[in-house]
Amino acid sequence: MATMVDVARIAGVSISTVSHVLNGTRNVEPATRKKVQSAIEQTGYRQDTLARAMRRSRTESIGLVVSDAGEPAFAEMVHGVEKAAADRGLTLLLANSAEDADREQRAVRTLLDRRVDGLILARAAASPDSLLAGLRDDKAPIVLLDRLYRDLPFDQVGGENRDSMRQLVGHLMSHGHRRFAVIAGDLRVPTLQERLDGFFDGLRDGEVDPVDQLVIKDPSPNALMHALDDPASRPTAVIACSTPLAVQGLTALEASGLSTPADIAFATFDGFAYPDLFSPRLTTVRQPAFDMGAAAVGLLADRLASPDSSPRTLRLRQALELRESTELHSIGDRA
Amino acid sequence: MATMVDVARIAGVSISTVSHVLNGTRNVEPATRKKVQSAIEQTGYRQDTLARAMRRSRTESIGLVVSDAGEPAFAEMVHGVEKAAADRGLTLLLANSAEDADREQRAVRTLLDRRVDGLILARAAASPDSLLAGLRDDKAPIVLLDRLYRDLPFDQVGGENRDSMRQLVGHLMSHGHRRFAVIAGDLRVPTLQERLDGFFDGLRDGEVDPVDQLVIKDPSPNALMHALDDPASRPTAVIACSTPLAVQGLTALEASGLSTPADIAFATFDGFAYPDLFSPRLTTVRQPAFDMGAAAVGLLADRLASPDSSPRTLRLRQALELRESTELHSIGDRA
DNA sequence: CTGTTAGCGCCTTCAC
DNA sequence: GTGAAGGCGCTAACAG
Repeated sequence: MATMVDVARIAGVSISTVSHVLNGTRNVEPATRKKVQSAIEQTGYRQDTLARAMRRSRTESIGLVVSDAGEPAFAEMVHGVEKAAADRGLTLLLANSAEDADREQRAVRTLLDRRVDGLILARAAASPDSLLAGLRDDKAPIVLLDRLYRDLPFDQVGGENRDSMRQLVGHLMSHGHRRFAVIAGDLRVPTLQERLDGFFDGLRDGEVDPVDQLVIKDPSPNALMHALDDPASRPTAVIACSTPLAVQGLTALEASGLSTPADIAFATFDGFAYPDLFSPRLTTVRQPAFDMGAAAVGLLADRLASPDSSPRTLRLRQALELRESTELHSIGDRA
Repeated sequence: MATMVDVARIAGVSISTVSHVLNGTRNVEPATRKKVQSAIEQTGYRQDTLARAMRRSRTESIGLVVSDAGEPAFAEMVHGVEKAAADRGLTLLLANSAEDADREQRAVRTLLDRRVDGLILARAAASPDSLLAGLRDDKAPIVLLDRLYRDLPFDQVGGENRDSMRQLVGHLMSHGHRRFAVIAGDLRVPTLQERLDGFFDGLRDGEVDPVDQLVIKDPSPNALMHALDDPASRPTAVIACSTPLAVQGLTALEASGLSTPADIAFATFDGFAYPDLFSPRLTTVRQPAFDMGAAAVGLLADRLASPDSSPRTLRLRQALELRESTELHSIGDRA
């Protein structure tokens, strides 16, 4: 592989001149520039990013850690991050944490060791506080994505989870629902806690008694299945607070022999790919995931540019996509 | 950040000793080792991967380029690659090509510039031959994943596409189907060409006339919709050769007001996440995607270890998952 | 406008 | 069993 020395020799200039034409970092006579450029062509020279990064202690790359880039919401975020990073000439290093604290820790370590200029992090559910504490020392700035933690001195990008759930509950109540099952999931995930908070907001709006409601945190479908047993006390609507939780919920419905929307209404957050091709077509609160990813890169780039500005938190609106799984108008009849 | 010099000074040894305890690359007195280790603890020293990589010209990392890590089959491959790479202590750098030749080219360039030790590549449909030609010069070995090209001097991992399609067609014929529509897609993608070849193999097995069959390469749903117009000449079974093509096919069915399996049978390759939760439940030829990813890492690691062994091609069996979309037994009646 | 030079942090021969 | 020293390829003073 040709190096700058080769190029310099062939062009008959010093290596510092080569470096400067390469980086446009100082004026150089058009004539010499030409010579250098043709020497570069001739040798097929390519800059050694490693040596360059080492010297400048900057890699022009950022890291992204998500729990699973294959899940629809995260996949979209990844796309958004990719796009925004590419637009800024940043290389993206991507790692999955598989929702596991250890793997997350390792991924962050690895990326930091590879000297990414900054890190975007959608924390795992069990992510220990120590993770972020350890990060604060590092000079690489962090942006928290999707899973936001109050009172943390980091830039953050998330969705308006609480408000979206409130709207969703309002919608369901307008269809006569008064008795819900919420598959809330692991409440250590702030996103999920926010959604649950929004649920109670919604109940309050409609002056519905929270005591009658079923909130499921258990990761197995059993709790829900049990609740579905008795047709008399059964909830009329199920709300799943994430894609994996929707899987859990649908599995329970299936096992209970219930169908949507005939027997019970169903709504979910985040949802599935191709929501109109398969049935039941699920009413879904969809994250502006692409934009969230892009925004995270924006915040990161801004912070790289001005490290001492105060941290910002962005909340993006989510879309309530109404589909047939909540569109049955017969609740009144059944009650 | 502490460097080896700091550690050496504190431990009262030379930096070469520090290097050797770090890498276990030569014997060192237990006593001195202890001193070095405690100096490391004390300073919080972390190895500088960049400097190390530059010196050794090895990064212990590999690159993976896929068209879209969000698509189910690729998502699984990514998981397989991640797992196998982690098991070998390799860092994974992931990039999406978005099925675009330019982005693919750039992704490959970027990863190579970052000095990955090797590259796993699921080529985009429009990937130019020049891409691989350019790569051959580079010393970083390449493994081709999923989309295999005959007669190329690279290690490759794919599925038994041709044979799987043949089995699928056999299954459908055993249910009475004689008239198919195959959504074949872009035949520059070898995977898709192989599947189409398998289709004709299957016809031959059943002595069915290929002339009566509809092969659709057009990426819009129109061609299929048109073919579905006339109930008399309509195919009785649709086969989609990939997930995006299944989307295209299902969209066409939807638009034509036909349903599966009542009006027409439907089968697909690769398929969707959670095939049992939504209807229609699609008969699917599923890639052993995770294993394919893991196998690719295996081949890459082997080649890294012995660069001059001759290239190997691995073909993994795929699973034919029968579901209700092909399980109607009434073809005879309708004919 | 251009060249010389001193490292960035590490690994690795070569000497002891 | 341990140290000294050169250099990987590059950038950024510092000179001219």
